[in-house]
Amino acid sequence: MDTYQRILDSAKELIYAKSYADVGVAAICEKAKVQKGSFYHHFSSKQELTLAVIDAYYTDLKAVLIEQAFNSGLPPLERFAKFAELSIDMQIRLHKQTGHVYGCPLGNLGTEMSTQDEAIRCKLDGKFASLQKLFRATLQEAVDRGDVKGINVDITAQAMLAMFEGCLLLAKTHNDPLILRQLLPAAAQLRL
Amino acid sequence: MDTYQRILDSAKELIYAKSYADVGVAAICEKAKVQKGSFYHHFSSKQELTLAVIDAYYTDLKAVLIEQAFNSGLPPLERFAKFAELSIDMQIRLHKQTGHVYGCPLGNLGTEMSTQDEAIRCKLDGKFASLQKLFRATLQEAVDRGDVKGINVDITAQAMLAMFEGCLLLAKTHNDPLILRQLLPAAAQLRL
DNA sequence: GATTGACTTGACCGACCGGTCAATTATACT
DNA sequence: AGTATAATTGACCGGTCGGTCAAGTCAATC
Repeated sequence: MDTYQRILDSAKELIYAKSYADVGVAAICEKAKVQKGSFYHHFSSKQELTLAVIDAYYTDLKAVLIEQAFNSGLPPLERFAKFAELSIDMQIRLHKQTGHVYGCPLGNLGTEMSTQDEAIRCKLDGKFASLQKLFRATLQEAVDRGDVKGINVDITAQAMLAMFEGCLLLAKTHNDPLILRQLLPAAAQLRL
Repeated sequence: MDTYQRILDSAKELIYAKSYADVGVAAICEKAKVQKGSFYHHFSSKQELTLAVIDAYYTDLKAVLIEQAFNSGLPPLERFAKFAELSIDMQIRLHKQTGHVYGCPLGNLGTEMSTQDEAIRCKLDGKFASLQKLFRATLQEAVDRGDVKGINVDITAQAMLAMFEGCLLLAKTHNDPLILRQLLPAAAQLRL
């Protein structure tokens, strides 16, 4: 694996486990087995690296969760339940490995950085918009099939996203992924 | 106002506006017009100050939002809508003043610190538990009055809290408090 | 009026922060 | 083989981090 990728992967892990501010460039370099000067050959700043990390988070999200839930061939409404299950399993697995609930990598960064760095906030906002669009299209598919009626797909999609994020926040602060077993399926069944 | 209170108030403002990691002890001292040595006479560490800040956040929450919504004399279910309205107004006011959506002071710290500082996580978890307890008691009152039936007051209370937090997170990352106008009332109407 | 203890001052500490840079090595093209 | 360029090294920069400390001020008590 090349240097660029090692830096990116190290930053993804460290920032997800801690936070933007708590992870220094030196720590990223150490984990990536790269010297600082080499880091700044591949990234012009910590901010630029973080923008790439956010893209990578979303790419992973698509590859792991979205692919298995939303391209699964399941009926549209069941895809949300599948998405919830996969999210729960992942948080439980991380908790077993690390002793902590990490929550959502996008939500974590959004909370920490939105008032501090406009470029990072915009990038995160775009990812949330993409997720919301996916949710909306899935809900619309359910409406078109006649699986559900009388819902506002836009608002429902946004509310589901909000509740997913809020559940992860509560689980993180409670350091207990098991509360997601009740909460995330409820989020998946939101209809507005 | 005495020194202790000036330090506490300055820390409350700065940490809410930025984050734990982005606010140094020196910045708090400067805002409070206090020397560093004096700071460490009143607080043994930045962590201890933060624990006091969390208590102060919850005290403010009770004085401002909870008092006006949950001790308002309104019917129980309408108190949630009132709580939502007050939260929206506060975020809109802050946005006008600062250009940013600050979100929830407890949720912000929970996201940033839960994997990093166990004492802070526990204190925050206790505050969320108190809020959840208040929500649950209010829902139970509604059930007892016959305003609603067939709901699980425990899960509904937790889900409402999660959705409130998630909505604030989305509004913050979107830097737009107006999306709360649709989302928070929906959170207030959650029934599980 | 002397003593005491809470409070304040401001300089200071080592560690770490994000970022720079000249020098060196490795790679690829002519 | 020669050369240009990409990549890497590791020392270095000023600044800030949380925290310490000796010295001094102040008000209350005896």
